[in-house]
Amino acid sequence: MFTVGEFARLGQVSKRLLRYYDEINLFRPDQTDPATGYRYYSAAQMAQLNRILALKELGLSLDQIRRLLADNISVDEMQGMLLLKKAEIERQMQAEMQRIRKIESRLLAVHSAESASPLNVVIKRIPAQPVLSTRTIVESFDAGLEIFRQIRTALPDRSRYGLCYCICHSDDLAEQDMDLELGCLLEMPGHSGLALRGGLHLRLGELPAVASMATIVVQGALETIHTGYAEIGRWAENNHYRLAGVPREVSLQLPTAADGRDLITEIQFPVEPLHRD
Amino acid sequence: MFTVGEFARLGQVSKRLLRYYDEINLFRPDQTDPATGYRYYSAAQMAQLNRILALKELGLSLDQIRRLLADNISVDEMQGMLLLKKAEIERQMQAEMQRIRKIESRLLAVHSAESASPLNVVIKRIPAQPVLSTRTIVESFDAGLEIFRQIRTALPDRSRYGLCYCICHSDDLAEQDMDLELGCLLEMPGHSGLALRGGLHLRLGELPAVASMATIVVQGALETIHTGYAEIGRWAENNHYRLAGVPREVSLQLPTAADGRDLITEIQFPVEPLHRD
DNA sequence: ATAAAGGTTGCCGCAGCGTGAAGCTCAAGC
DNA sequence: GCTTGAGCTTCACGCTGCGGCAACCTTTAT
Repeated sequence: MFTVGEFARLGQVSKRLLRYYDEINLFRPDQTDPATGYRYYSAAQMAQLNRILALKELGLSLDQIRRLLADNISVDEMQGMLLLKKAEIERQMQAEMQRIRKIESRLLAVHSAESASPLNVVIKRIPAQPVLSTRTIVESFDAGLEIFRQIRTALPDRSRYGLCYCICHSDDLAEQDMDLELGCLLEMPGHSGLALRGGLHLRLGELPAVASMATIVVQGALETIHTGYAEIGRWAENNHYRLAGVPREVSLQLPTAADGRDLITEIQFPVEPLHRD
Repeated sequence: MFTVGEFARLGQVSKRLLRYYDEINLFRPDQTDPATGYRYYSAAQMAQLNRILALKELGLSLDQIRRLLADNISVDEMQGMLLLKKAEIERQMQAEMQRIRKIESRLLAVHSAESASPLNVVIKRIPAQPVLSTRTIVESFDAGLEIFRQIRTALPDRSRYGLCYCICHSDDLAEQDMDLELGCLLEMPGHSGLALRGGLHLRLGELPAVASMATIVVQGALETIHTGYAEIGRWAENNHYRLAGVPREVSLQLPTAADGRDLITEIQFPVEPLHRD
């Protein structure tokens, strides 16, 4: 028989840990003096302790170990738990690989002067969203902004009408005569169409939900928005995603300056992981 | 300007998180009403928040992110932190690979009926250890046990003299006329040699420290001890270790039965990782 | 005017795995 | 018989990153 101290020395654990394991009912001393509470461990228990330590090394939680030790456990159950744990570690390694990729991608980006104005892609899940919108062909970017202003003027109520958004339905590179869907998000239901001055008509519609949307926030007008798209493209490539759908631009802040310098836009691009498991 | 609730919705984080980040000085609202404490976030801050979220995805702690955002940070420092983090993740992945290997090794072992009497290898760091020992050639295993008993009889003081140990200096497979070093660990210093009955003499010595010792506890006499060695060998192979030194046997419990059935021995085998990094 | 949202601070909890300290009792060697 | 080291119990805390709730205050819409 060994006392806690001796047993702890031999087993290379702390006394505290032995008491703790006793307390949580994981590993109890062979005998406990009922009068003094002294714990006495048998030599044979060293094998048991080592078993616990070995299982802990596998990454099992003390709770799982307790169940494994319950000795009414079958070989199959044991195997099941191990396989489960293995799968879990493998998942975790996948996630870590992702992180490594992201870090590497960022290490590349650090050099390309981006540290001044860092663009950061974040994945979001976007729910379906009722909107009020119109679709029209505009000749320039500024004409689009002008329509945003009209919408805002017609719908000043912030509690009912949310942010303005824009979807470009024409091929992306055309900078003239773009086919745009312009509108604003609806915060509250129960609204129908509305005519704007200038012959445009806002119709009730719904933006579909997107499970995984790569988003980025850019500050500035046309030029910067393009770099935002480029950044999302780079990001997707580096992180093994695929662009999968029609991007949206949500305007967080409409410009006050004429040149749109203080426009703040969130670009949203649906993506999918390349190797889904 | 957005209130916490709006900003939280747009950024897909909880209000609680925004308040928390404010509290820990990581991300503060653009303005705070001094009278009411209301937080107001600007649209431009969404980019900042996204940056924080992106860095969090990399696995950086909020503390590290705060330092990265301190904006007196240079590109080099940024790169340094990222490389550091990457190295850390890689270390972690190494560890997880090890765990996977251990689990796989155990999955193999589960089937070979070991679940009844599981042998569990644990790595320990063993410090240098003063001993009192004798070296002699014995004709059988039992003769060795008999010497243990003599030693114990000569040194009954548990507080000064610790466990008995044995090191086999002859080639391992010889079961007859083994060249054994037999002795007991010294718990307290200040002791010199001692003669035993039977012409043996205990000399003061020291077992060297071993940085990484694979240990296993076996219960039983010669036969079981051999399976213990076999198990350590298997374990080393499965876990990419190499046997590296002279093994010791430390007797946790000397037998009372004649056949040594209740002998409990800890086998200690120095090992080294095969691919050290 | 009033009620419903939505804001604020502050404190507790949790999850996992223990470590540390205070205050008391016990065993053992002289 | 006394000291001393070792055991005992119990309470606390630490780490991270928030979540949740209570109690109270503002703003906004009706």
